[in-house]
Parts: sequence; C-alpha cells; structure tokens
Amino acid sequence: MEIIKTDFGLRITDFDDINLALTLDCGQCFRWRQLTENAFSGVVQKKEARIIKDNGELLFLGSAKDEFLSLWYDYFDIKRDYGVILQNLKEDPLLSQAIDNYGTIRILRQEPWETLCSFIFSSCNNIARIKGIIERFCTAFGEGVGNSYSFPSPEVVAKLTVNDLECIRAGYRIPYIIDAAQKVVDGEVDFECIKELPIEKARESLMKICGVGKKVADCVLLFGFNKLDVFPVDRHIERICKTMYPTGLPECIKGYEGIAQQYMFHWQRTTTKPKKEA
DNA sequence: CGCCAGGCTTCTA
DNA sequence: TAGAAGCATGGC
Repeated sequence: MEIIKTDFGLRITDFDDINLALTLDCGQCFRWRQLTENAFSGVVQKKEARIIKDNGELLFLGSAKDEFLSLWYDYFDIKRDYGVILQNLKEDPLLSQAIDNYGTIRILRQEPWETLCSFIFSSCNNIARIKGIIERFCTAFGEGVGNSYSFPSPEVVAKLTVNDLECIRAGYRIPYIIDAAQKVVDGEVDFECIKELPIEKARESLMKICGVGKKVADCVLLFGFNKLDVFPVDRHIERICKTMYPTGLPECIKGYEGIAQQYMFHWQRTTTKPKKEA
C-alpha cells in the first residue's frame, strides 16, 4: 500500500481488501451516504470525507496525508489482515458462500459514544429510520463540519430535555439517550475503562444505561471497541441461528464471531424473506 | 392500510 | 424466572 498526494486529495494504492459499499452500509454505521455507485460521503469525528473506490485504489477527496494516518487508517482498521481471518471463516459453507458473494466487509473502528447512541436508536427500528433519526440528531445538536454536522457530544446531550429532543422523532428512546449522556459525562460509564475490561464486565458496565440491554451493549463492544469476538444477537441472527445453526455456531469463527455475524446478518437480511416462504 | 423494524423495560403468572 | 405487553415512529 502506498499513500500518494495528488491535486484532489489522496490516492491509496494497492488496497483492495474492502467492499466499500457493503462496509459502509451493512448496518454497523449510519452516517455514510452513497453518492454514486463508487462514491461515498460521511462524517467521522470532526472530519468530513468523500471516498471513491477506483479499481484497487481508494481516493480520499480533500484529505491530507496526516489526516489519513491519524484517522482513516485506524477507522478502516487497515492494518488488520482480513485475508487470513476470512479464509478461516470459509470453513463454514454458509459463510464461504457469503464471503464469496460480498467480498471483504470490514468492522469499522467507530467512536464508542456515537456507536452507543446509534444502537440505542436502533432498538425495534429499521435501518432507514435509524439513519433519519441520527441525521436529525446531528443537524440539530452537532457542530458544522463541511457540508454536514458532527455527532453531538455527550456534554451537549446531557443538558438536553425530552422536549428539546422531540424534533429528532426517536420516540421512547429519547430518555435513554439522555441517560446515556449523563452517565458518560459523570463518569459512571467510562469508555477508557471499558476498553480494558473483560467482555463480561464491559457489557455489564454499558448495561447500567437505561435502554441498553445485551444486544445493544454487544453492538457497542463490536463496533465501538473493535471487540471482534463479540456476537450480537438480534432478530435476524436469532432466526439464522435457529434455521442454519441449530446445533450451535461453527468452531471456525472462534475469535472472530463479530465478523462472522456481519456476514450472517447481511445474508439473512438480503436473501430471505421475513414472511411466508411458499 | 397493515406489517415490521440490528430491543428494552415493566408487568404478570 | 419465563413470557407477554407496551413502547413511538415511519419505511415499505
């Protein structure tokens, strides 16, 4: 891989180990917009990015090299070798088929606070609407970043009331967001601490927040703390476990259950119908 | 219009 | 301790 500065931004050469469209739109993150078949824009931390996938290269429009190294290299977890991991997952026939069809879906290293809020919003909700809620949340309470807005900080949210937040149309989840912000601000939930805790303790800590159960906590651990051995079980995964893995999950996913989960999730969501099968 | 959505909390037996 | 109800909203 090589990072080349050009007049429009950066070229990342020889990095083809990502299905960009699926990685950005597989339900792990909610702030990326697809502009064309191969172009995406989104906000991470205080940076707005426009990314184009061009053959084996990634183009970052308007980005500088130090920004790439300090933010995007980490966000896309580029140093991790997915080739080896996926090769192991492919011992399972279903995963093998999914990986052949979808290519490399990478688990992004998102910010814990944004991930926590996003998955509080996700409860009993659909992805299209989760995106809408988060967009309104950022527009109303974030800071201007390029043509968009940053994710609202816990400090800002902790001072808001249920009335203030009505405009984002998140229904019964609004008090949960306020509770999360307050527990983060007063230190009752400490991300630096959670980072170091064993999974059980980390999950327990997140579940002190009202509106955070096991599934939401596990999504935060997987997508916000890169705990790749965590396996969040939602209704899609529940279904696939019952029908495809009635005797238990395959051994080959050990250590990377979270990555396997993403393939199962996408497979279940796109290749099966929720209702009647004739 | 009715079904369903990357669940959780609270109530009930 | 397990299971159901209620929850707020809108995409499809």
